[in-house]
Amino acid sequence: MPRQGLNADAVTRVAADLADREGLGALTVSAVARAVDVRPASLYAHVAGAEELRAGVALLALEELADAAGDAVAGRSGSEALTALAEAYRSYAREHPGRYAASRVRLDRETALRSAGPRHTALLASVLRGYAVPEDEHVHAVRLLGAAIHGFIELEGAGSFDHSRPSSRASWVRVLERLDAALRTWPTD
Amino acid sequence: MPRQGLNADAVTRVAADLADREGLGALTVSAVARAVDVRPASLYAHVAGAEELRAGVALLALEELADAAGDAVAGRSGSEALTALAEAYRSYAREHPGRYAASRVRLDRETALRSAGPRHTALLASVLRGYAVPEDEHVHAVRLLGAAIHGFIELEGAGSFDHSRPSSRASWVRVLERLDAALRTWPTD
DNA sequence: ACCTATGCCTATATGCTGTAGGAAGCAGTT
DNA sequence: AACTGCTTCCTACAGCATATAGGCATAGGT
Repeated sequence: MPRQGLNADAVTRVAADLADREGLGALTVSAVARAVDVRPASLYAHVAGAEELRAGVALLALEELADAAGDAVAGRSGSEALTALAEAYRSYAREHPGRYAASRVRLDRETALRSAGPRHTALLASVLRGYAVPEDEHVHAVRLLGAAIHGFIELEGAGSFDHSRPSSRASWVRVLERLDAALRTWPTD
Repeated sequence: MPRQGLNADAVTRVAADLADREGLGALTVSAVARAVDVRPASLYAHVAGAEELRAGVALLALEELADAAGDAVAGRSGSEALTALAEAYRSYAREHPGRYAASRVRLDRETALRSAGPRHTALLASVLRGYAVPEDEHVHAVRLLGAAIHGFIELEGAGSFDHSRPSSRASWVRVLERLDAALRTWPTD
């Protein structure tokens, strides 16, 4: 009976890899147990259940995403920062579809607050410093960016762009240009 | 042994109501069977399984959404049409969260093509007629609108806006204004 | 009144979730 | 080296969902 030396973090990492490989829907306690060659019951010593498994992957993904986004905007400003930030999100979603999907599940209030969620808001807000968006409109601008970027990534991932030409890449570039324009010409009333 | 007089459509309608009430995750063959007071096995005469149940709700939702969106844009143009269309999506998502969530699941190629999906694309494109967006840029504009509108609804529904002020309603109005501006000032290169 | 297709049933196999209780590995102590 | 105790992993089980096979009974046509 060789031990695996598991712990909550290790289990979450395996779960995240599994979600990326097989899809978030395939993320079950049993599947993770198989991946680490252990019986399902043994995992309950490390995670409370299927729900917590998903929440763990969500928190991990939010952290990793925030790190990647932070690196991307560092040293840049204006449209350059916007493009780099958006590109970081899109790349992450392509490379880690399961993790990205997990990052979009609803977390309970407490968990959401101690997650990296606020860091994402802060990063989006930092991009706005390169634009003349009035302070009291920052929330709206952040939400616009979040909605458009996540929305695009989601539709692209769901295959909604697969049945029309041209490639989604061209649209992505244009969408970022239009978002940049929307920020540049933000009303100053 | 009283019969229920079920058929595929009736089952799908019950499934859709159940998804709205309990969430898309709670949409199972067993739960639908309970709702119509029948044994789970009996439903397999009408739907192939859990997957098809979800696909059925997705198709229903896409149809209903397209109908609502079509009514909304009828007789309007420009920013008025844009606002009405977006509002139709948002209202539907609020009133029928389960159906809306189902409409965003990935469908196989064949099913996607005979769904109301293309009607949505056509409706978004029709809104563009009120703007001076070059013909060969229409795809990009449609994708921008789709991404921003669906993205906003999704983030709002996931509670991402719950932890910051002001209300998401104010942002929604501003987002639509910015999208309108993005379309009005679309580059004509 | 009868026949037949069909609507729903029971029974069964398989898989995932989660709990309870037990055994074996690994540490530090003596 | 043996003892003690914690942790890790186990088997066993109960509950529920999916899906298939095969049977019965009822509704509707003849």
